[in-house]
Amino acid sequence: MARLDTRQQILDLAEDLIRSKGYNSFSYHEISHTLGVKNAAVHYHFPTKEVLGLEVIRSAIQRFKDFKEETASLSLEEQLDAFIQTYSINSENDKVCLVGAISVEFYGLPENMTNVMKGLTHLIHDWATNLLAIGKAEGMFTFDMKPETKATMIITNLAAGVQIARLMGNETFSDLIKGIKIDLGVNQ
Amino acid sequence: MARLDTRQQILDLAEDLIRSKGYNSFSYHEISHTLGVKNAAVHYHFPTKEVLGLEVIRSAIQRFKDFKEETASLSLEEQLDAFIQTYSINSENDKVCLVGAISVEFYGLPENMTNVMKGLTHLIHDWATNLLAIGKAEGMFTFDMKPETKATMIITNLAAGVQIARLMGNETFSDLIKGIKIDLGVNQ
DNA sequence: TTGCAAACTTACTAATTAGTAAGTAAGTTT
DNA sequence: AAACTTACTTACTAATTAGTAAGTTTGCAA
Repeated sequence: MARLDTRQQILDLAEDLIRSKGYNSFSYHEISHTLGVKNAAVHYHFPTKEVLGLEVIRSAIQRFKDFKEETASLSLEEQLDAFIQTYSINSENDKVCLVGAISVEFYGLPENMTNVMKGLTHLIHDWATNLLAIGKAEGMFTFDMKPETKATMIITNLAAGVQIARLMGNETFSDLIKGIKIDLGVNQ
Repeated sequence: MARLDTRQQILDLAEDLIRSKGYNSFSYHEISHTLGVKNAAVHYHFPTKEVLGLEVIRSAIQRFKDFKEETASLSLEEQLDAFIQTYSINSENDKVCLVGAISVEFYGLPENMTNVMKGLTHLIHDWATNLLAIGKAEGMFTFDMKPETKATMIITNLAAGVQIARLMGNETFSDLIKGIKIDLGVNQ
């Protein structure tokens, strides 16, 4: 029974490791040793490290699509809060987001991985842009720029926010969230 | 004559590699091969990879101190522009900043490196906080939060801005700069 | 000119890396 | 019951990794 979800455990651990130390900082041995299986078992499920890396990104894409669907019926402010909260959880768990992890190692990664990652990044950015555009039109958010620019600003705040929290502490991140909301005019 | 600056060439290349692919994505062989020296020559100047990594960070600290001194006599807006420009150059050269590079690989790096990096991060953050505090007091910048919060916001915009530019293109970064200035009230 | 130190090269080593080929045990299908 | 598939293990390999010990060359100082 532990057997059947070995694949999923490998996938989850790989994502954890990518977002803790980076793709080139962990080995198949670390995964197999941690999960109590043999090195070849990891290769059985994911023949190459590139395949494993790709699957991590693909599952993150699916997760974001699920997030979109699950939050679609919420108010814009609740949607934004749900999005921000995923980063707060990252910050508490000392994990950076995939966008940051992949982009920093960009030129040390298989091109396939960076290409698939571009898809996820645009998916997130498009979603945020749309949210902000509607929110601005409805007078819910206030900002004096294109919604895509504001989307970039918020995403970069969050992505590097969890990174800098590793160097300056978690209060830096929670403080940052307040700043984002102030600039959007959604503070109360 | 090439001999005498081998140490500096190694240091410069190491920083380039850290900021292109990450610390754990390059080897002493890559450095020695690129510079046309032998592997042991790199070890002669930097006995261990940790020492090399530390020296890269220490030289970045010195560079930032120099930047502070050199720009101290400029106006606040010019100082801010000079700071932003270093990131624009990074973006054009497809290089992330050290803060981003080190923080993403955080748990895969020697503790010595991350500790020294905390120093650089606070140095930059303190400088930006001070700049924004004075600028706000003088009515040059407009924002409705603590200057340290605004400093975090701008630094995270820039740090992740160069990262996301790798995935979404350089226009994303130049667009972001406009957004930062709009929110500071320094657009014209 | 001898001595010495800086800046290397030559020639290694031990550990770690991703990856593979061949076997096996447990279930599932026919 | 036989054949087949899934999910592994055992036992490797070739390449790469950081790191070292023992030379060698070059310029400079005493």
